[in-house]
Order: sequence, then structure tokens, then C-alpha cells
Amino acid sequence: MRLQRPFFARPARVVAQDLLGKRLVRLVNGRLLAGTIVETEAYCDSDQPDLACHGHRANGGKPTGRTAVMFGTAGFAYVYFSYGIHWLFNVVTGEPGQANAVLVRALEPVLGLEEMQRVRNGRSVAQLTNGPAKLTQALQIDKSFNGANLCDPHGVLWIEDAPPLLPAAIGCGPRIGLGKTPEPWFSMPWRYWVCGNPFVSV
DNA sequence: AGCACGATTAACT
DNA sequence: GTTAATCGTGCTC
Repeated sequence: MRLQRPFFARPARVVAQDLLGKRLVRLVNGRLLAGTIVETEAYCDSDQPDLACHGHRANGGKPTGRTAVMFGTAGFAYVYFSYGIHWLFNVVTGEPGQANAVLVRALEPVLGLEEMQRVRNGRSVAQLTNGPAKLTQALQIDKSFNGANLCDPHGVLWIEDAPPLLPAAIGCGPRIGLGKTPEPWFSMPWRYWVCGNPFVSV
């Protein structure tokens, strides 16, 4: 069944780890595209401000046009446009009024591999969804999904529940691509992945 | 109104 | 290892 609001309405780091092993599903033209989440990153915990997070970097930590959804209700999609080319998919977490979100960085393809390969220019299965902008392309997620309700029973994008992983199967380390974000946030180990999974991003 | 830059990727040398 | 692609957003003037 589709994960519901209470699952998402928890601190970003908790949700980030719990999302590993769940399945991100997209319905397009009557076809299901799906992949198991194998890598995530947490941004902005309520208890400690996170300078790497868009919600804290811009406008002194107050909502802006782009970051408004992050400050909203958990279980909605925050889709962000980067480098003039790529869309990155996040899930809003925590309480309303806080800029908490989890970036989905990699999937293991499960359903609709041919369709994914078609929109990914015929790339090999190994390179279909092993990066944050690759998976949005494969699942055809763009700005029209910014603010989408992932808990809507009739929605075309949602996350399917699955048994939790053993803690020992979860690896963690610093987040990727933070650029000039100052310490200590630059080195905070808020990136999580499924140990040994070949679809974790490079 | 203008400008610098980014939670990346792919194609180079 | 290096770099072009490419544009919305937020900040400064």
C-alpha cells in the first residue's frame, strides 16, 4: 500500500533511512514504472539548522517561491531544477513550518525498464536510475510534480510500503555536491544507502 | 534589470 | 581529470 502522511511526518533523517528498501512508483500512460529506493539524503532537521538546505540558505531561513513546498505538509513532493538541466526529486518531511526534506538519490529499477531505457537514450540498466537526476528522467518527473501529494490514492506518483531493512544493511556518509556549504554541515553524515547495492550513485 | 551560481550528467582528453 | 550544457532563483544595484 501507499505510504501515508504519518510515515513522512517525522524528522528527515529518520524518514531518509526508513525510505531505503521502499518502492517509488510512477503511473504514466497506463504503465507502471518503479524502482526500489537505495540511496537518500536528509536536509534540514528541526533540531539543528542545516546550511546545506535550500530552506535555510535562501531568504534567511524563510520560505521563498522555490522553497515554499519544503515548509509545507509532509508527504508532498519538492521538485527542484538544477544546473539549468536537471530535476531533483525530494519528499517533504517533518512538521509544517519547518524546511525538512529527503532527496532521493538512486533507485534499483524494478518495473518498466524498457520504457525507462527509451527515455534514457538506451542507456544500460545499470545507469538507468543511479543518480538523482537520472531517476527523475527515467520516471518522467519534472516541475509539474512540484507540490504533488504523494499520499493521494488516485495520484500517479507515490511510494509503496515494504518491510524495513536491518540497520546493519544501511551505510551512511557525507552528502554529495554541497559545493561551498560551510562546516560542520558539509561533513554531516546525512547520506544513506543500501550497503553493497550496485545502483547507488557514483 | 542584471548577475552569479547550483543537492548533476555526459562527453571529452 | 576536466568541462560544457543551460536556466530558474534569489540577491544586488
